Amino acid sequence: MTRSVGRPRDSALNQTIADAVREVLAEKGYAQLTVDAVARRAGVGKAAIYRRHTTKQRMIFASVMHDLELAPPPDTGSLVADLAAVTLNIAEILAGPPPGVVPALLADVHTDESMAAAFSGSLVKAERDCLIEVLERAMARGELSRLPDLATVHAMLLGPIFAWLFLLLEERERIPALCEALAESTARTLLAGGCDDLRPRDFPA
Amino acid sequence: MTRSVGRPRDSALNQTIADAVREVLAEKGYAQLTVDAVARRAGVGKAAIYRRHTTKQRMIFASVMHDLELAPPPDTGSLVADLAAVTLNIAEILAGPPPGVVPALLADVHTDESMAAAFSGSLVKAERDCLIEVLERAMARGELSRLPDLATVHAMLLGPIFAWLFLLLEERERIPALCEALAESTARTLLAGGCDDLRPRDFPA
Amino acid sequence: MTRSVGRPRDSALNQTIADAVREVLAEKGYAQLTVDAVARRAGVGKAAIYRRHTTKQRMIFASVMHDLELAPPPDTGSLVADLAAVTLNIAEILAGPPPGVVPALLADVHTDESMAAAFSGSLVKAERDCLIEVLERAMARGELSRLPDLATVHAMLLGPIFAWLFLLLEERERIPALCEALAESTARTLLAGGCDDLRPRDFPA
Amino acid sequence: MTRSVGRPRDSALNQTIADAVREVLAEKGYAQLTVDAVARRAGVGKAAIYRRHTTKQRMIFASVMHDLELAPPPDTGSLVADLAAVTLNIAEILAGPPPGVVPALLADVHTDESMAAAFSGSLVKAERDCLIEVLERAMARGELSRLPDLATVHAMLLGPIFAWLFLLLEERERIPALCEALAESTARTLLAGGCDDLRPRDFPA
DNA sequence: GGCTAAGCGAGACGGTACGTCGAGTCTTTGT
DNA sequence: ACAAAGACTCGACGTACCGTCTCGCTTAGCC
Repeated sequence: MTRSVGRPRDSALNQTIADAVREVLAEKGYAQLTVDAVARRAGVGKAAIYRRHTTKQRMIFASVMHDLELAPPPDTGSLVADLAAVTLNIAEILAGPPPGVVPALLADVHTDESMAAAFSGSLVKAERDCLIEVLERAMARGELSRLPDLATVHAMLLGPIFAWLFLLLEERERIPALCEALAESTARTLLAGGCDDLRPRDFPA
Repeated sequence: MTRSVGRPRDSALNQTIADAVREVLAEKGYAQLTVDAVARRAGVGKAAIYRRHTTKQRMIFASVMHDLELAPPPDTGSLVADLAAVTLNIAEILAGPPPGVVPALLADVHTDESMAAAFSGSLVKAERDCLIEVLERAMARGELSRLPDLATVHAMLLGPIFAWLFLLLEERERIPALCEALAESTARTLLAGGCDDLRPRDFPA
Repeated sequence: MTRSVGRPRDSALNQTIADAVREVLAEKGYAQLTVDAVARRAGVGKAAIYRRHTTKQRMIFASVMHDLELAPPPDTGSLVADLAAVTLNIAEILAGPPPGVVPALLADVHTDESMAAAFSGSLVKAERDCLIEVLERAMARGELSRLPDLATVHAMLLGPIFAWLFLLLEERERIPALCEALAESTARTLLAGGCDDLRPRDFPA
Repeated sequence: MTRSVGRPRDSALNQTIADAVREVLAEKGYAQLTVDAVARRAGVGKAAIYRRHTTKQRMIFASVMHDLELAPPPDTGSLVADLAAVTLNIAEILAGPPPGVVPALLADVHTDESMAAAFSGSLVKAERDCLIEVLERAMARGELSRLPDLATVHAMLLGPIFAWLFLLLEERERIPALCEALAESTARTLLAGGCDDLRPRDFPA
C-alpha cells in the first residue's frame, strides 16, 4: 500500500512529457532522440521522466501508444466491408507515427520482455478483439459457419499493411485500395472455409 | 579506375568479420553487440572494420545479408505450389537470424538512407524476381491471363509471415502451414482476377 | 556571476582525481598514463575528469601542480643563506615528481598556450616572489644597493638545478651542495654589482 | 658482419627524411608531427623510415641532432671570454630548433634509455669537452690553479640558458648579454677557487 | 500554521560504447 | 633486397548518452 504523504506527482507532466517525446520524434527521428532532449523540450528534469518511465524505450513506447485507440468496428452489414474498415483502422495506426518510429519500437519490443507483454496485451489484443467482433457478427449473420483461426486472419490483414509500409516502402496513397483488396481476398478465403487451425510442423532455425 | 598500388585489402577479412558479427549476434544479441567485441572475436583491429563499414549498423546489415540467397523457385507445375515454395523460402530467411535481429535491422534500414537502398535493391528485389518468375510461369501455363500488381502479391505473401514472427509472436512451428494457407488464399484471389493495380487515394499522415 | 542551480560539482573529486593521477604517474610513468586508468583508479567516470580538465595534458599539469607550495623563505640574516634556502626549495620541487614527469610537463607547457600562462603565473611567479623577498631583505640590510635583474638571478639559480637533474643527469645526492655553491656564486656576483639589466642584442633563430 | 646482397639502401634518403622531419617540425610543431606526415612530405614509404629509425622519437632526435656541431672554442686569451664563447655556442644550439622541440626531445630522452645514452654521449659530452679545453687553457695560462668540478661549471653555464629559454620564457634578444653575464659570474667564482667537488648529502624524494 | 515527505528543474555522477587517429608492422607491386 | 603505397593490429583519445544521485526549492497533506 502506497502511503499518500508528500507532494503528489504532477499529473500534467505525463502529458507534457508524452508531447515532448512526440515532438522530438517528429523533428529528429527515433535514433536522434535523447532523454536530455526530451527533458529540455518538456522543460522538465530527467528525474521526473525516470520517475515515470524506467527506460528511454518504455518512455517512447508509452508516449507513442498513449492515445492510440482502435475505434470499435462499425457494423456495415457485410463481412468484407467490416474487414476493410478494421484493416484501414490498423493501417492508420501504423502510418501515424513519424517515419522510422514504428520499426524502431518493434525492435525495442523484441529486446524488452515487458514491452513485448504490453505490446501483445494492448495493441495486438485490441486488434484481435475487433476481428473477433467482426467475425462473430458474420457468424450471427450466417455468412460464416465457424470461427476461423484468429492469428491467421490477423496476420493476413495486418501483415501486408506492415510490409507495404515498412518492408516494401511502397506509396502510402495506395494503402486504402490495398486494405480493400486484402479484405476481399481474406473474406473470399474465409467464405470458402479457409483459415482453419494451422497444424504445427517442423520448421528449421 | 583505381590504381592497384599498395597493399590490397585482405578479402578474407570480409568473411572473417561477417562471421564474427554473426557469432556475437547469436551469443549476445543485437543490442549487446559492440564493435570492439566483434573486432576482438575476429582477431581484427577496429580500423579494419571501419575501413569496410562506415557505421556499426551497416556492418551488421552487411554481415547478416552477406550470403542470404533466395533459391530460385522450383517449377512445381502449379501456381499454388510455386507460391507456397517461394513463401516458405522467404519465411526461412526471416526466421534465420537470432531473435531480435530482424526487427533491429529493419529499424536501422529506416534510419539510414543508403541501407534502405541496399535493402530494396537486394533482398526485396530478389523476392520480387522470384515472384515474377512464378507468375510468368503461371501465365505461360494459362493459369493466369495477365500479370497482377507485384507489390500487392508480395505484400500478401511476405507480410503475414513477418507479422506472424515479429508482431503476433506466434509459434514458429505453424509457419509451414501458414505459408501454404497464404499460397492458397493468394492463388485463389489471383485466379479470380484480383490484385489489379491499386488506385492511389487520399491517405492521412 | 553563475547561478548556483543544479547539482554542484563534487569538490572532493578534484583531490581524488589529482591523487589518482599522481599514483598512476608514480606506477606507470608519464608516457603510460591513460585517462581511463586514472578514471578507473579514482573510481570516477571519464566525464567527470573532462568536465574539469579539457585535455589529458592539462589534467596532469593541474594534478602535479595542485599542491606545490613554495614555502616563504625564512630570514636567515644573510643574502647567501637566504638564496641557498630558496634554491634548495626549488630543487625539492623539481626533484619531487616521479622520474620523467617534469620534462614531460615542460614539453606540454610548450605546446599549450594556456598551460604556459598557468605555468608562468603560478610556479614561476611564486619563485620570483621568493627571490624578490630575499633580495629586498638584503637591500634593507644594506648588503645590496639596488635590485638586480630578476630574470637573470632566477635563471642563475633555477637553471643549474634543472640542468643537473634533467640535462646532465648527475647524482641527486649532490644537489644540496650544488644549491649552496650556486647561492655563493650568485651572491658574490650580486655583491660585486653584477646582474644589471641585460641589454637586448641581435640573436639568430 | 652485414651481408651486402640485394639492393643497397638509398643513402640519400637519410638526408631526405631528416629534412622532412625538420620541415614538418617547423610547420606543425612537435606534437602534431606524425610519421605519416613525414613520409608524405619526404615522398617516402613508412617502411623506409622504420628501416632507419626504430621509433618516431629516435627519428626526430636523430634528425634534429643530425648536423648540430659544437664549434671548437676559439682561444681568446682569457677565461672569461672563452667561457662566453662556449656559452653562446650552447645557446645557439638550444635556440635553433623550432619552438617546443627542445623540451619535447628532452622529455623523450627521459623515456627512452638509449636516447638518454646517445644524448649524454654526444651533445652533453661535446659541451663538456669544450669546457675542458677552455679550462685547461686557463690552467696553462696560469689563471686557474686546478680543474674545478666539471658538472658544476657545466650546470652553471648551460642551466641558466635553458631556464631562460624554456622555463622563464624570457626574450631571446637578451641571450647574448646573459651569456656574458654568466661567463663573468662563473669566471669570478672559479678564480675565487669555487666549484670544488660537491659533497654528496641526503636529498629527499 | 508549521512539519514532513515527496515532488520539482538542473546538472554532476559512474559507466559504456562510439568512431577517429596514430604507432609500428606487414604485404602487395614494381625496379 | 629495397622502394612506395597502403592495409594491418593495437590501444588511447575525447564525445555522447544512459540511468542515478544530489543540490536547493516548492508543494501538498496531516497534525
